[in-house]
Amino acid sequence: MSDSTSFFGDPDPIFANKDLLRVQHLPDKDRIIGRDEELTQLANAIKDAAHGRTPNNVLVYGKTGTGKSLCTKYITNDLVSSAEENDVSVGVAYVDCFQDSTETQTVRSIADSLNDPDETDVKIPMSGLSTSDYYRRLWNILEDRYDVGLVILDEIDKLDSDDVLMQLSRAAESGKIEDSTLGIIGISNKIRYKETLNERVRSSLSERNLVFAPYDAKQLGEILNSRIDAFREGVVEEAVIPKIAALAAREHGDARKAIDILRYAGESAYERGHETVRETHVDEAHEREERNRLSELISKLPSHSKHLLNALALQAQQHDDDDPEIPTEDVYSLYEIMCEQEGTDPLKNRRVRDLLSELEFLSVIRQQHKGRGRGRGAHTVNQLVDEPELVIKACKSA
DNA sequence: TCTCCACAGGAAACAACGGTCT
DNA sequence: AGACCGTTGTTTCCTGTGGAGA
Repeated sequence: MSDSTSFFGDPDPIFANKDLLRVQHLPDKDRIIGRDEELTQLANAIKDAAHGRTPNNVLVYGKTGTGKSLCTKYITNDLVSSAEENDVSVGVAYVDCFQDSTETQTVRSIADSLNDPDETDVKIPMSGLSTSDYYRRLWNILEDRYDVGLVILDEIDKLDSDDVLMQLSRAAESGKIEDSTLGIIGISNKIRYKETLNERVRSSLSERNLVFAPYDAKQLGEILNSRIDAFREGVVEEAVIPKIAALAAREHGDARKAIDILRYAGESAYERGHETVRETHVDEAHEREERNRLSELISKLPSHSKHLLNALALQAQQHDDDDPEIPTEDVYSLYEIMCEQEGTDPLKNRRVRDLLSELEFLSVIRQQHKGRGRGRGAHTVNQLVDEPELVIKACKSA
């Protein structure tokens, strides 16, 4: 599986084990860097679970790439094994709430990851059940298999209602489960997330709060160094890692992005046939990391959103101004023409307004509301965030 | 300072879909 | 087989409002 040999079977001159630079890669404990205190706090908060008692519910905050999910996964793994020594069975369910954002999807996902059909004789179908059915099955599974259930809700702020949180936090007191107990670890990158919750849920969910600060340059450097085994020995020049670390610390403190840049730098060196990864490759890699984000984002957009974006970009390009403001009605009429040419039915105005505000949410465009005076109504103008040429190119290639 | 209306955007309803349950 | 479920994408309906011009 590793990319250590090239297409032609020759050994890769740059990478020894590229997997170490994949985001999904879960490092060993000695590779988790600069998070000792957070790990300890987290462990303290949930340690009761190891003895079969109800753990504290925890809210973990911190920007992206600060190691929240990583540490949570690590510590819960650890908990499961130390609980085993006490003859306590702990089940951990990890849910990415960005993917499973509705109440039903979340319960389903939790039930599914705690379940073992052979053991419980319960099936968790992908769909078709009512929400309450999924809950019923989840409670059964919990009672059947575990003393303690730990639910990790990653990107908890993406949840579209508090209902799951309500149900989960009240499961024991409302008698839904009797022999088992349940703990929740919520992970969010919005520091104000707690304020959006209703009072009941808030108090029970945030018994403990933890904040992960962005990594500083020193820690980023250590993190990158710990992945140096991804490269062949001596391939990465000395200045490279400090440079990436400084860059990433200045901009965001995001370890994930820093690792991406390191990988891109390696790829740059490889493509140019250089034998070592140099500082110049870092600059290229940095640019590449940014450009990739845009085209990746656009390629994942539904086709009508792409058409709209394309229409907006074309109009921005024709405009004399540098950063022109295009009214929604203009975008819409060009979009209609483009759909006609393609032979697809255009969406109605109302829907288009929704799609445009989604694009704004994704920071691909900027919107501004303006009034037009007596008898002329109010309207919205749209601006591109990136260069029109870049956007058009990305729309075409996608 | 006040007026006025086209558009923004919330709410609800609908349709299609892919699934389960009895 | 037919009732039922949740999700997604869309349309229809409707109210609230920004701000240029009177």
